[in-house]
Amino acid sequence: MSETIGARQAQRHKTRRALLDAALSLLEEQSLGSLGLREVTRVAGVTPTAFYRHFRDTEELGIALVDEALQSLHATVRSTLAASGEAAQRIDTTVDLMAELVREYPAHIRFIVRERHGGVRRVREAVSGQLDAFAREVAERLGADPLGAGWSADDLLMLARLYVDHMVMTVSAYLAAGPDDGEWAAVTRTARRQLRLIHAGRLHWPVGRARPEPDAL
Amino acid sequence: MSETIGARQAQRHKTRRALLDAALSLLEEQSLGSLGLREVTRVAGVTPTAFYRHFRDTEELGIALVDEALQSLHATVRSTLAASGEAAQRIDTTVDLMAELVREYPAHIRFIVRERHGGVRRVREAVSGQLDAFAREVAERLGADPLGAGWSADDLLMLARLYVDHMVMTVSAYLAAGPDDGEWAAVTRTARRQLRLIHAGRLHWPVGRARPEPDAL
DNA sequence: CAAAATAGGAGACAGTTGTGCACTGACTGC
DNA sequence: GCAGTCAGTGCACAACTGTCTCCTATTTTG
Repeated sequence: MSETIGARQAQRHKTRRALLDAALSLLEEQSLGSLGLREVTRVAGVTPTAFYRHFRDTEELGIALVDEALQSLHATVRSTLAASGEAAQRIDTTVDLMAELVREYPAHIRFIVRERHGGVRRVREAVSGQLDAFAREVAERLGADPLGAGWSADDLLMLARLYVDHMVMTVSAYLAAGPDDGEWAAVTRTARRQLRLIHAGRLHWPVGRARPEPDAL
Repeated sequence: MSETIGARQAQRHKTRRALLDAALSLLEEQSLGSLGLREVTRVAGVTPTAFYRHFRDTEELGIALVDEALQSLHATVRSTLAASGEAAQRIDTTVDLMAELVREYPAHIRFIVRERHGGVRRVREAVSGQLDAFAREVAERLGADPLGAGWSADDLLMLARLYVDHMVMTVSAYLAAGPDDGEWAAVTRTARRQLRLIHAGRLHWPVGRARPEPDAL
């Protein structure tokens, strides 16, 4: 019924995936700049020339990986942030989500964290761009929250950036911790309390001014 | 009189510096993992063989760079953090210090930020280790502050980590901003306000204790 | 002042890299 | 059902890499 599949495109997509997966696994122990085209094809089980049918060079492959990683991540995080409830609960849920993401897509997340400040300009810019867009979205959501009433757009973005950066630091900490250790639990504890502290600051912002809050302390 | 430097050691030290500087300049546009031994010696103006007289491989050179970068940075930051005064003023001074560091040692700082999550394990661990030690020192200082009275050691470290991570994010933002732009000023503004917000949270910590939430779920 | 020490250089080695070219064989639209 | 498309192969090439062994020139030392 649907001609959308096509045995040809199926094969094409399959080797493309093989290339992406090969790169992803190799990138667990090196960075994109040192990733060789041949190296990738060797692991993927295809010849070097086949690589060119999909990507001009490893840089372009990297950009594809950025899109892939941040797209799925974006969707997941967005749906979770949309949940409402009490602040403390939302903080816990968010941190748990980070942990789950790291457990489920370690390679993707490691790649993003690594290449965010990595040596390949265009990939770095791609990551920064997506993270900026994400921060803007978070800012918008913060503005919709009753707590964000009266905040300037600038302040909202400032806070959103803090949250996003903290998110990256947290997933990075999870990655550094072995999955078995109690180190993992320590990361959770620290991340939660840091978010609670930031939240406390948020309740008393701007610093000098009194908040329209029924004496929250 | 003969205990002076010695012409031989002087020459040795000179080419060692040349190697480090060459690497540092090359690392502005790539990461350590892709840094070639020959590449470094070419820029340094020596032969590949001379490299071995100083470092076993580029990894070892990287570790030397970590020490060099974080040692001077550590000293500078420590002296500035030691200054006392009003909180708002100290925040401004700290952020100004970050800006100054980036302006003065851009290559060193870029290297640290990049290799913190980079592809070379031992270098990554070296950076993390130094940053952890730095965080512990900050925690100790926070504990000495009257504001830190009554905080658990765990909470102090949690806050110190937040500060150190924020510091790294800030210098990274400065690096990404062109030195001429008004972007630079924007980074300063954002960093200051983020620190003020964290400071506000610090004043109201711990959060939930003996404090009735308005409408718990 | 001669002999030992040593920072650095010359050249060569095998291995790897990215990329071009001609080719094959399966799929697909007409 | 046939001709064209195209994903993937095989092979070759020059360039580059890390590392080896010898060699040179200058400093140090007894």
